[in-house]
Amino acid sequence: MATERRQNSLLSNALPLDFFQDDVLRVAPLLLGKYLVRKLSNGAIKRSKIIEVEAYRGEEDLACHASKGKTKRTEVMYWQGGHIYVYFIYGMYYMLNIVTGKEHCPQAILIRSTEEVKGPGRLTKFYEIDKTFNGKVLSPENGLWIENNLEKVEYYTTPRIGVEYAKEWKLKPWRYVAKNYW
DNA sequence: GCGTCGATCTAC
DNA sequence: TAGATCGACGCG
Repeated sequence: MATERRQNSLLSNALPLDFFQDDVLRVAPLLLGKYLVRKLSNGAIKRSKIIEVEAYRGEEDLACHASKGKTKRTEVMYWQGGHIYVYFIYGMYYMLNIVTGKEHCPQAILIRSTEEVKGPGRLTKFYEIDKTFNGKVLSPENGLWIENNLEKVEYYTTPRIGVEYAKEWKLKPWRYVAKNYW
């Protein structure tokens, strides 16, 4: 099983889970330009460069769901980096996040856009990602992973979108946007 | 149990 | 700029 996973990872060039087990502010910009890959149950593969992400960091960050502490919904954020955190919002959209950091340190990266699809709600719809991915790890056998890309990507930062309620935390420049893809 | 509101998107 | 639409959360 572990061998099979390693082989799959090599074949697919998937990023290993320990890539995500570092501070979210270091990992988030590194995801820009890398490939989000989704293998559907019918075998079809969708693969596109990530061009926009946001970092959510710890219980102190009022924009982060973990600011409410560990609950049924936020539990996955406390797991170690490489897990998938998907939640439902506005009664109709799923948001795709990648957990980062070590166990017990709630952090995650919201994947907002790829070259193909702009916007986090439209993204999960396009890649057919829903609640069933919540708590799984990024891997080819789970049908969702991220592939490396050595290309260097230029980016800029801005405050995060849609977190007006987060007091001084709304100003943190934790949205990362790749240049030259818009 | 009930009211509020959200890491969004679309159409008017 | 409002409406869709529902689960998580806080309050009691």
